[in-house]
Amino acid sequence: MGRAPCCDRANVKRGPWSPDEDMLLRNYIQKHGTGGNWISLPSKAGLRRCGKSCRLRWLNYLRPDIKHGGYTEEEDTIICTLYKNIGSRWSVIASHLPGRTDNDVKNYWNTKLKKKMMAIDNYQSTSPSTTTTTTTTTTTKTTESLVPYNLTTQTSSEVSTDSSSSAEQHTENTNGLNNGNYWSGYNGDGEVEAMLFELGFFSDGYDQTQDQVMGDGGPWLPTLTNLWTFSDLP
DNA sequence: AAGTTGGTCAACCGCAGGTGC
DNA sequence: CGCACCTGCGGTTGACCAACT
Repeated sequence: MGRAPCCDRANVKRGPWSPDEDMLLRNYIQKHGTGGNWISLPSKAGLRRCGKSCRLRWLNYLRPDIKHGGYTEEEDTIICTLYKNIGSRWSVIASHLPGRTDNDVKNYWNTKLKKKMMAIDNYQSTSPSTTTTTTTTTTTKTTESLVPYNLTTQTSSEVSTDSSSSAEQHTENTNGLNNGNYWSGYNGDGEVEAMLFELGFFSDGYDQTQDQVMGDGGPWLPTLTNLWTFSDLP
């Protein structure tokens, strides 16, 4: 016997949400919150929807702080960097992009960024001048291996050169975007932030002892200081 | 103008993990 | 400990629209 469905599919509405349904859900949550129970929320809010559907609609669309579209190059870079290092953990990636949802990031990756990354990979594999790797030091961060030219980046000496234990695992090709294994040990949110710090994402610092970004305390948006940009592609 | 193709994105599905009893 | 319930997550689907033929 299979798992019981979360709701009676015959008696719930499916498909696109109407403005009226949006209003009902928004009004209810603004007045009462979710109450920690999505299953009972639809009936309380006067909606003929599955609780999961309500949750999804709220989280991905109705929440007041949601941003849609208009991804910045910084956000592109963060997404690609994290994807390369932690894979398709969209909720983790989205948690580092204020106002973005996992669904939004996932869609954006699948429809746009994935193609850009493939274009980069293709260009790198066909361009003999782009095979350079870092050989002078095992801890220097560089973008040489990723972006063939016109880098909008700091020199390798300007970026993080600390000798954390993780950094010692470097052998070559230390750019996070192009190293599928190096950061594999970084899994938790704090570790992701540490990873981004290592890659030079923070202009104002990351306190590894406190496991937090040094800043104003709000949702952080890292300032890119040493990363390539897609506009540099041919 | 009509049909086809491809891109985008909201929404659904099923599973895994957490929690309370 | 085992079970049931609930939430959260990632993968996938399908409707819609614009560009193209």
